[in-house]
Amino acid sequence: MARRTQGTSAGLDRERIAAAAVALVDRDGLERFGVRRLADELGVDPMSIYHHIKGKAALLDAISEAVLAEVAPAAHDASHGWQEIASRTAHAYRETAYRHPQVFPLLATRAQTSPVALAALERLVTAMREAGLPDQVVADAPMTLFGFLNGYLMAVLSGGSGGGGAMPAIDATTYPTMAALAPLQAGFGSVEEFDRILGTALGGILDRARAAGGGHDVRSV
Amino acid sequence: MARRTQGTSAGLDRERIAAAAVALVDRDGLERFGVRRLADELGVDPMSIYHHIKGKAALLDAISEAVLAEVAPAAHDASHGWQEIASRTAHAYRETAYRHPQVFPLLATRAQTSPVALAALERLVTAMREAGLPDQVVADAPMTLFGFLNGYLMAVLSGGSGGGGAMPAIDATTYPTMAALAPLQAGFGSVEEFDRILGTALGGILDRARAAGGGHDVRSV
DNA sequence: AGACGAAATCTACAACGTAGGTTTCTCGGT
DNA sequence: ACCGAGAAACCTACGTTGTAGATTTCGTCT
Repeated sequence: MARRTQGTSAGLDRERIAAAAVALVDRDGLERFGVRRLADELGVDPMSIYHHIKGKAALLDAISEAVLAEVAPAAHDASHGWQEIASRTAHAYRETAYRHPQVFPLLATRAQTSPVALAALERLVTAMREAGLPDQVVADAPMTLFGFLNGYLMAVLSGGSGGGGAMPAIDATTYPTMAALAPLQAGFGSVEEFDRILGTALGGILDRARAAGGGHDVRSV
Repeated sequence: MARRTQGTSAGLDRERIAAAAVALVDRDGLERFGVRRLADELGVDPMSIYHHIKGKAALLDAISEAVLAEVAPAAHDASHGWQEIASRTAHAYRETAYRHPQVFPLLATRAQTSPVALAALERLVTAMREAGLPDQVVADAPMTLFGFLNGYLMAVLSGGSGGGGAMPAIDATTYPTMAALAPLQAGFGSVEEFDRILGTALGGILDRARAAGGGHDVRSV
């Protein structure tokens, strides 16, 4: 119905396609996503898309790139310490993930080499180095931080888009300790939980830096 | 050719199917995996599989369950401290992941509720609690640890099954710090790297326990 | 022998990704 | 005002996928 009469330039370009693809995945999920459905959404023939994007794999790349670009860059302001930068970046990442839960698996799965991602990492490691952290600790930091972020967010977001917790009622007699701890896991997916775990990760980095006997100003914010 | 003549009981059951599925994914990858190919492999009609497993989703569940069962249970011996248990479990998990790199995305994506997984967690949290760590720290530990494990292993294993590093040559002029640190990321995917990052995570947990002023014996192995 | 439930199979369909060829629009040079 | 070139959109077609539904065959018990 909305399909263009043949030949008229429908104003298709990579950006418009990516935006529509993100919207479609947000709505119907990754499983249901496909070239044909996307074409329908755009009111366009499936094959038209191939003139701008090479194939489905490239389409998925475009989606994750577009979503990643939404991550608010953590204050370019260099006056913040590395922990501040790391925390801001992590929270921005989390918020974007929550905004596009269905897309997130793509982010966690694909190696991110886009300029935005690299620029963010560069800012972080630079700040860490200036704070005097040992080089090896700084070199490991991106993997440590984003490994944790991706794994944690994946776990949290896999629990259905609805709202029900993902914990499937633990049997108290066979797993007594876990059952006893269950109440403390009430805020599953909450910012508070995120902050606690993020704090643990950053604390671990700081701790390792101290142990390795880094530069001058290892302690403090 | 290997196809059974119709009707003979081919001795199909959930276990045999899962084993063949794992082998198939190991060989051809997740993308190429499908019900029909699996049926071919088993010398069986595609529809036969549906008599033992409800659909493709359930098939993927069976795969990840089978692989997870391979994880060597960390010494049931209760004489070890929680850090020992955590470390052993993490290494066993890593080894299984490396044995089935193509399957791993399934493990990281799906919420694990199988008895083996829960039993392992129960052992860990029990040991942590006995060591006197604060309840909230213990409650967060599984997410912290497995979040990190899944995220890190996902990143490492996504770099093609071959052996080439995943780092795509960083431009030294636009990202000077990262370029300077590149040599220190040489052993990408190595046990040493894994140990460093695992140590950071465990250190973070210990640190947080100390800060929260836990029970009696917070310090030490 | 005959009946019954479980297991394996056959048939069929809608949806998918995309290669190859054809039509139509846009636009600069004359 | 015309034309030719190149890009953008489209149509057709093929092989493959997941799986619903009906059908056949087997092993087992009476």
